Amino acid sequence: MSYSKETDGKWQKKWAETGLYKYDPNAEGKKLYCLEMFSYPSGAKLHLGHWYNYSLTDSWSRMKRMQGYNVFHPMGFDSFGLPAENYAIKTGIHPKDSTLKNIDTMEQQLRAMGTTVDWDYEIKTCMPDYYKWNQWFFIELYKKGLAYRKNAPVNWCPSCKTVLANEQVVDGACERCGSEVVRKNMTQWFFKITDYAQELLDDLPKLDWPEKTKKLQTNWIGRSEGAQVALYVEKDGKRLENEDGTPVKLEVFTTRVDTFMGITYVVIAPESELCEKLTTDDCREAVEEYKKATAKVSEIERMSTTREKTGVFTGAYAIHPLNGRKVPIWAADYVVAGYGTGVVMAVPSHDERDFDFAHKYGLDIIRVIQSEKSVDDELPYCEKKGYLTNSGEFDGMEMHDAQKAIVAKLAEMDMGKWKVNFRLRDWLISRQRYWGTPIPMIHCPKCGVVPVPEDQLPVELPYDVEFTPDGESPLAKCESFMNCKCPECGGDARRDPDTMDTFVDSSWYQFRYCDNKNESEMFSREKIDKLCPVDKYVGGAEHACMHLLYARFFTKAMRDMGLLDFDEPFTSLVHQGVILGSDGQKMSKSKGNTVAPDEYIDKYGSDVFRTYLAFGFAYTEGGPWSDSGLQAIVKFFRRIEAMIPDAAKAASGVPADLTKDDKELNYAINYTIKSATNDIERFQFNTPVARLMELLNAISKYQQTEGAKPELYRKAVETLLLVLAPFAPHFTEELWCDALGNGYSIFNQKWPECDESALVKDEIEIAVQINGKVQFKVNIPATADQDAVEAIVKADSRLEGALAGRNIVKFIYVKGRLANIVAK
RNA sequence: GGGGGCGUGGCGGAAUGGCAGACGCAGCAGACUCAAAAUCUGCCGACCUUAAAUCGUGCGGGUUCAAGUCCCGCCGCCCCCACCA
Repeated sequence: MSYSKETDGKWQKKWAETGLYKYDPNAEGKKLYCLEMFSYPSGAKLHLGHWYNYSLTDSWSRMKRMQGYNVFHPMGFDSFGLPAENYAIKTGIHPKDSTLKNIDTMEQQLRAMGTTVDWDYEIKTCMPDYYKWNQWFFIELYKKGLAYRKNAPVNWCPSCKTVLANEQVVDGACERCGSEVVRKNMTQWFFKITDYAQELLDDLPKLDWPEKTKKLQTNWIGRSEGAQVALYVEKDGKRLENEDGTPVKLEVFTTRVDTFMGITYVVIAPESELCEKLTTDDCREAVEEYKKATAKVSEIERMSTTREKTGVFTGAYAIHPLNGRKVPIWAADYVVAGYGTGVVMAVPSHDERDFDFAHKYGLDIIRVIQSEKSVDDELPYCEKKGYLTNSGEFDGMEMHDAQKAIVAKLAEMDMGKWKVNFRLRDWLISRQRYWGTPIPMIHCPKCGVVPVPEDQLPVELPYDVEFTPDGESPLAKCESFMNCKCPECGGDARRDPDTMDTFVDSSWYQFRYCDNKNESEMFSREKIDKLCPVDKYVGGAEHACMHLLYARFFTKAMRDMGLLDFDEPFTSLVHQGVILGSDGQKMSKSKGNTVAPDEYIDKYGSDVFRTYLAFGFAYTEGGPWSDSGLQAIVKFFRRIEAMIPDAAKAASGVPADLTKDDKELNYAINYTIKSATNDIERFQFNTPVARLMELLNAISKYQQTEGAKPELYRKAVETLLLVLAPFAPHFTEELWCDALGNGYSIFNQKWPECDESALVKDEIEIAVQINGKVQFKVNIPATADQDAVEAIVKADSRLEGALAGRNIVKFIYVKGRLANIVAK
């Protein structure tokens, strides 16, 4: 019988019946928690990317199982989210119905893949038994002051009267109706991730994560050291004061406090509340006009330095605390409200953006830094070195000394201090959507914002809701949901109409797997202590800054609440690459370049497909899809099958006396074991398959030699099967158990170990180079030291010709590799 | 705009700073066959009739006995940027 998809079904059934992959917490072996990022059931089926991620991580965990680890390998579905809701709006099929149906299909497909997933630990985030704990944890964060409300902008379509996701905004217009999208402020919930900014940064070095991912997070957190300094404000000719009579301070953050004496204007983000307060009546109309215009521009565009800067004078002035200079306050959209204080001090002489802006609007430019004393550089001069000028008492100081002096002086006046600022912003979690976890908060006219009491959780998401967009959050229109009693005063109150960002679900699911049926706790401390943190986490690199940062934040917050006792959720992380369409473009239905795995599984079986995915790509790189290599795997399998009848004739073993041919095969066996084990360990899957093909070639060659020993032949074939097993579990199980008559199951066998003595060769060939260029090759004893090799090389008749009259200056021998002669 | 990555034969891709192109696909030639398919064997970076030599990892510099690999500067392509998950 040759391998086909029937083989898959046969063994999947047996594995299930015998519970081969059931996780037993008390089993022998070191615990190993292997996790892939769970999938979002938006499409009806698993796509190629899922296969690439799940089948190969499964191969990795199969090797670890065979190596004796007690592997925990669960799977679930990230099943709340926007696409199901959009699909519902389009088709009228309820998100719950479509989602649960998709999950069923995807479970079937995952089973057909033949993974080691233990389905007893499955989770689905859209079910109340899961999202109840989102709500519980939200309230815990609220109690700790880590969840709070504030105003924040949303994308708003004035025609659909609905909030839009970034992806629903195409070129500044609503994707449904084409109306121009504006930004609008709403009161929304935030999680205070910024409280953990420093720790999130500090713990990165100890993680076994790709360096690029750590770099991305480092830049995303964006720590910068500088100073927060203040200016006074003059409006309508008077010093602006607070209600208590103290002067209003305009706070700005700067990393270049040495240029403080060069301020010629101040810029404020137009949408900030302070801008409203500063604007004079004369200028109000112009500022309002400007605010309307900037509301249409996205934040990414605003940050662009090539885009021509625009702005408008607010009518107010800032008063410099050290020299008393009166400088205009402008509103301009190159300042972002969410970063720092939303106000920037402008020093056009030493900042390119300020320089351009000052030039355009005819604002003053005063030089305060010189690269060398008395050298007037061309402006803007933005190098971070030099000496102060035009800065009064600070003139002549080196800029870093000047920074200290200026901050010290401002601190004395209570107008400045050193400050560390982060680019990271708090996590906005409110979504004005239906298909998500309801926010467990009640708004009482008397008591204000009140959390839902724990015994009333979960706040269930109602099924019958009108979710066509018509100006309100879908839940806001559901009266039976919205109306409730205030837990404090018992009076009539309303629920929060928003749902949570689905990233909340995925920030702690890795812990829920360990205790997925717990009804009284989010998870038990005992189970978490035993299984967590996750030892190996595998998923796409696109999550580097969001999911992976949020999950780290949750873990740290949970630790501080005593829910668990470690600092990081994912000890080791791997990103799989992206498989592109055969045209080299990202796969998408609209481009028509998608690859449907199901068709290939029907035709070739799961194992051919899995092994091809391993062999055809560099795992962490991915690349364009091509069918052509699949046939190579079919051929590879066939050649293995052809070896079985002869292998079945003898018992497996390594004979005591080895001939040259025996030694060669034994070398191939052990070299395969050694390199494949190393490569699989580090998630490199293409080279192990290549090594197995080499082993196959070596076995073929050996079979044709005279005096080939049947027991060694069988040993070689069995090694081939064992090392191939993680990639082709059904195929190898069939050959191992049924064709060779070994005991069930191949996955209960020990992973083969390398016999290092088989890798020791008596004689090796090395290259001889002169000045780095290969001249000829010599055979040397493997144990030869540098002196011995030098003697052999110097005695070689070819050396003189290669030297061509040059003298040997130095002789370098790199053990087992080559010799290099430096000659002049 | 900011951030991250990548660039090696016709193609997918190998290569702890140490003989570039493992393994495979495609191609070419041969064996088997009435024939084809399948299978097996050999060849397969460029230049060159062949051999030898030379050149060769996007381009230009540098470090080193030795650079695809490390450093600097370009060019090209791809990904991410907080309401897609």
